[in-house]
Amino acid sequence: MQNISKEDYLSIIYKNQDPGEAIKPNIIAEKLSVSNAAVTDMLKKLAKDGYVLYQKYKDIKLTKLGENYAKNIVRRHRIWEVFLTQIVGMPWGKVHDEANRLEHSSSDELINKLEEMLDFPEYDPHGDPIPSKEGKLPKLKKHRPLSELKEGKSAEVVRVNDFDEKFLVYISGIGIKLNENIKVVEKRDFDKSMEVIIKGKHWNISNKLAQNVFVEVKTK
Amino acid sequence: MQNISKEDYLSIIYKNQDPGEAIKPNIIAEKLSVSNAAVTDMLKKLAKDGYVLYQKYKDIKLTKLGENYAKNIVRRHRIWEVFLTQIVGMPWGKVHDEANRLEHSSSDELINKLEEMLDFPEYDPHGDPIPSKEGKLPKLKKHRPLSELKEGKSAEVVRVNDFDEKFLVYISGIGIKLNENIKVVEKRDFDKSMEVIIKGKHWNISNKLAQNVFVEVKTK
DNA sequence: TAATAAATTTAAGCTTGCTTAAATTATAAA
DNA sequence: TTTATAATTTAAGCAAGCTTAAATTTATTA
Repeated sequence: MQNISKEDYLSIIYKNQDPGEAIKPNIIAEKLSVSNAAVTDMLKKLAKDGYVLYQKYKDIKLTKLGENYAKNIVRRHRIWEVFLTQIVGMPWGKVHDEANRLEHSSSDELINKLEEMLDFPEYDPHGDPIPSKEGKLPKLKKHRPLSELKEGKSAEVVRVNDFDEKFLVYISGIGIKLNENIKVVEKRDFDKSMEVIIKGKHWNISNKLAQNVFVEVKTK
Repeated sequence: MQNISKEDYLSIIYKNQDPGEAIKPNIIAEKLSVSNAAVTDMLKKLAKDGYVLYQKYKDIKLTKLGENYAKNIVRRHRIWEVFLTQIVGMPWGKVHDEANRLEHSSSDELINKLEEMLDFPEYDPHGDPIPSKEGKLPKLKKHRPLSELKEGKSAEVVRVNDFDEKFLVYISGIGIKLNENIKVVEKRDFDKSMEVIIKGKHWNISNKLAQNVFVEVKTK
């Protein structure tokens, strides 16, 4: 294929395909910062090349070919993220953009070597699963948004959305990271914000923030 | 800038600027596998952007801006090559292509971290000098093509051209690598081929090959 | 259900980096 | 120094991936 743009489209479609409902051109346009017209254009090309099933005004679906391709890009991205975090020591907020570029420029051979060097990680630094060489995904951890955690309960961070660099920098600033424990002290109805305790410190966090941090209640 | 093609042009111009004579559009076209017309086109754009000095039919020269930019791309390329060889353990013949892609996709920050991790290498795996963050080059080793070495003399490999993957695979197959000793046993006038000894084994090598391996006579 | 709003597609056009073919200029050979 | 050859540039055109504006379809809401 050899094409950064097409890879970006496939990867976005893959990452946003909810089991329930299909992704809208709308969303793709927004995530890629292009016009809706550009998305229509590209979808036709991807359909012609056999990567997506597309009929106008209908749901968009990846073909098996498209899904495999997309999964491999996601794999590359996430392995680079682990590498950049663990080996290079790059700050959390910066790995996403760097990986976004590197994912298009590395051979499978290099990715496989990096994976080995990292001892076959199953999740990236944000808790997202890394597809194996064969396209297998590690089993999903049960998780739900922190925003749904009840007052008085505590849970462990298992995944965070990496949709925005500033968000990542901010949450790591208040101590949110994978496997960290968070306790909800108080929830406020009027704006759905909440007070939480992280490493003994109290913080006020917005509902928007809490919706992008996913936790698992540990029962021991 | 954010542009793979432009970076390729600048890098080629930089690497081929002989102190004596200036690089010809001709050569650029050949190295990049594009038409001469494409080169003319791009030179105009690079001139407009302030990276090269260009007047038609005249010599091409990099401006200070262009040279700095080019040097940084070369730096990225060579640091990736060291990384791929030393850390990833990728075979000699493959690192060039991989680095050719990665050089356009990595931030200066990442390159600096890799450089540190590699303990500030001065030369890449082919013996080419790596510009420092500040654009300084390590001092050049005195070297000349193996093809000029006289019968009966021996010398150490200090650099090889990395113009072709198959060439690299071949020479590493017969044991040619940096710091390896080579002795010329016999030179043949009619085709300028020569017989050499590398690690005790005899090999016949062509003049073309010998022109692309550079050696330094060690006097001890 | 009809009216309005939102999403999607079409159409026309732009820039980039290329191509081939023809014209021009430089270089080498006789 | 003329002539032939090689290098370079110009011209016209193409595909990719965008854009904006207008047209069409779908979704929402009164």
